[in-house]
Amino acid sequence: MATLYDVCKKTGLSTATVSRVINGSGLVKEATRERVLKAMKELNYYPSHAARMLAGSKTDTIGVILPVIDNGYYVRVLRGIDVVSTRANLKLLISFYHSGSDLSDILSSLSGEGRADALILSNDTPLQPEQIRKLAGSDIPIALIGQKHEDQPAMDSVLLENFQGAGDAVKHLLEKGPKSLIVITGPEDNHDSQERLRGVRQAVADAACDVELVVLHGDFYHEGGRAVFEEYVKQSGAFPEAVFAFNDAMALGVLDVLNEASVSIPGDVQVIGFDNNEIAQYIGLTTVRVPMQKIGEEAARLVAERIKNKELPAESVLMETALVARKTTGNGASFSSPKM
Amino acid sequence: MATLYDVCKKTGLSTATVSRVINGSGLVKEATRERVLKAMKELNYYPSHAARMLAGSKTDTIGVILPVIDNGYYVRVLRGIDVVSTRANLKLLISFYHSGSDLSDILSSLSGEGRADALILSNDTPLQPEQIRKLAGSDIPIALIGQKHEDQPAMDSVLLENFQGAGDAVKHLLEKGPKSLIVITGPEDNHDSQERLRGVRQAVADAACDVELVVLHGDFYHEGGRAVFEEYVKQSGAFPEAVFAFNDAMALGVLDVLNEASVSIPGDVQVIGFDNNEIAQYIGLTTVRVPMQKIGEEAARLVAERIKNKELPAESVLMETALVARKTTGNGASFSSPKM
DNA sequence: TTACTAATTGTAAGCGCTTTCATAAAACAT
DNA sequence: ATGTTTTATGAAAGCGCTTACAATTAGTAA
Repeated sequence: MATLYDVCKKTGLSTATVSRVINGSGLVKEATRERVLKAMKELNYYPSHAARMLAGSKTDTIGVILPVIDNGYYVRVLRGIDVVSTRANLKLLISFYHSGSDLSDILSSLSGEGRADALILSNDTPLQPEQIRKLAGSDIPIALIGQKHEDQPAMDSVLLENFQGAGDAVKHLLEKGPKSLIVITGPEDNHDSQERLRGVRQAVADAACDVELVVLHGDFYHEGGRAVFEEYVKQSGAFPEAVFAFNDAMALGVLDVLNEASVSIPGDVQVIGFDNNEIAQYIGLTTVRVPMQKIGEEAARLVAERIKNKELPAESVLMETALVARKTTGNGASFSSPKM
Repeated sequence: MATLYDVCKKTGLSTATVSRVINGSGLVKEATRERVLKAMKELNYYPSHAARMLAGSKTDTIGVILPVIDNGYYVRVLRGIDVVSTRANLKLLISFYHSGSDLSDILSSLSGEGRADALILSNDTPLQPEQIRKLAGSDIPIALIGQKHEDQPAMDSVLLENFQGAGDAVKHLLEKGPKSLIVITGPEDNHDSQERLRGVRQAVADAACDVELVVLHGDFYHEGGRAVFEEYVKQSGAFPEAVFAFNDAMALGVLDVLNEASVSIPGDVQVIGFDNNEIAQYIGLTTVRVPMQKIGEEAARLVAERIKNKELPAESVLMETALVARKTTGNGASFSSPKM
């Protein structure tokens, strides 16, 4: 491997000058610059990332922590992060987190060992107070996705208009004047889920009608949604007239149950999900669209900016949601189950 | 940030000894080891990754290049890579590649700048001969997924049993004795697609029946599959009796056309895809299962092993596929379109 | 006790860059 | 022509580790 010294030798210049052209820090005569560039190409020289990191104390990489969830959601978020960070010449160091793994480990190798200049923590990567304290010490910019963090240290965050989106969904459902409305939430500690529930309650209150609102606790998984809904139906002995699952996966579980019982959708029961994932689009599930890629882009933008200027005040970006009315609430052609 | 020197000062030991306990290279008295560990904890010390990289010339990270495709496929592959690399204490530096981006750039920053100890190149990241030459120079282990590379430098590869899988699909289709069979391929230069086509031809020949085989050229995308099939139907003025699309996305496109024409599936037309993606599972599309996570695991295993021992001969792993018979070929409940 | 081997620990030379400060050359003004 | 800026380059000190190799200490057999 050619080193900077080889380039110096070849050009007869000092390390300082060669370093300057590598970093494009101006202050170099154009002719010299070209001479160096030529030598670099001829030697097939690439600056050692390790050395630059050590000497320059910056890594040009941003650490991303994603939950281990195989659906398309986080790929899209990741893609958004990628778009913006590629543009900013930042590489992505990615770690997956699941409840069995140790977030502290991940955090210390990313920030403690100085592998990254900034961090993006996605939903479902629960920060413990102690970890936050450590992170604060390392003072590396952090952007949170779908999580809030009000105390010090200041962290940027990208949030969803959950309240609004859930409210829209409920309003849409109530248009047909159902007697009963079931919502299936995500995990209790999930911020998105909490906000959606607030939105639901508010919308129901605002509607000033007398729907019966039942809150079922789900887990954001297909099977979980199915199970909790099935259980409810068994207990109550009847189907509700409207169901709002806090994500599409669970809504799909609800549809399973409904289809197996040959209930007409949306004739007897309306169903709405949240996310607008691939299957929802495919089968015509009414849902609330979440701008996944944009979320990633915003998160990357936030940290990229903060890397340049750490003094910026923490920013919180709210991403818009939008109701997508489809067949399961009577829009478009009628729904017919893909599973029989 | 505490440095190794701080730990030395605190313990009164030399950098060599402290370094030894950090690296667990034995040769340190147990009491000393504990003393150092304690000091590290108290100082909240983490070894600088940059310094270790520079001094030790290893990065403990593996570079992964994935195509920009938002479906669940590559997340699963990535997940597999993650599982194995986490176990081997390797971090993942991920780059996305799409036809507009410059692979050379990605490769040089990953291998040329020495950011990674090894590389995993996924499908659809077409290596040009010149790039390969450069990579050879850097002699960093490389594993290819879904690509073959026979010449020097030796590269590991993880391949699919495309031939077998496609053959199985065709055999399954021919059981009902269709008069005509249409296959919709992927891009012409795609290795998987080429192999699947070989498998198809072989299976048709083996069957020794007189199906008419028509090969349509697709692109692995839903819309592309739909378009090419629609065009064919228009031209020929009739529906074939069996369709084998080389991935699920295109098969879904075919189903769209069929459903819009209210053709009975599988009564009039049987359809098979390839991949076994989420939607295929959901709607009951017969398909060929691809062990995506396992593919990632194997790729990571290969490079992890080669990092330890560069002398190992290049290895080529063949991953098994398996036919999953579902409704679109008459298994399970009859198929009914999710879109009307 | 003495000589010798094994187990620990220390010394110091880098790894390949960035960057501050000093110096030299060129450009300009007087 | 001389002093003053401005511009271009160089010298050298680290950045925080790893790792030969040297030195010391402990352990053992004679």
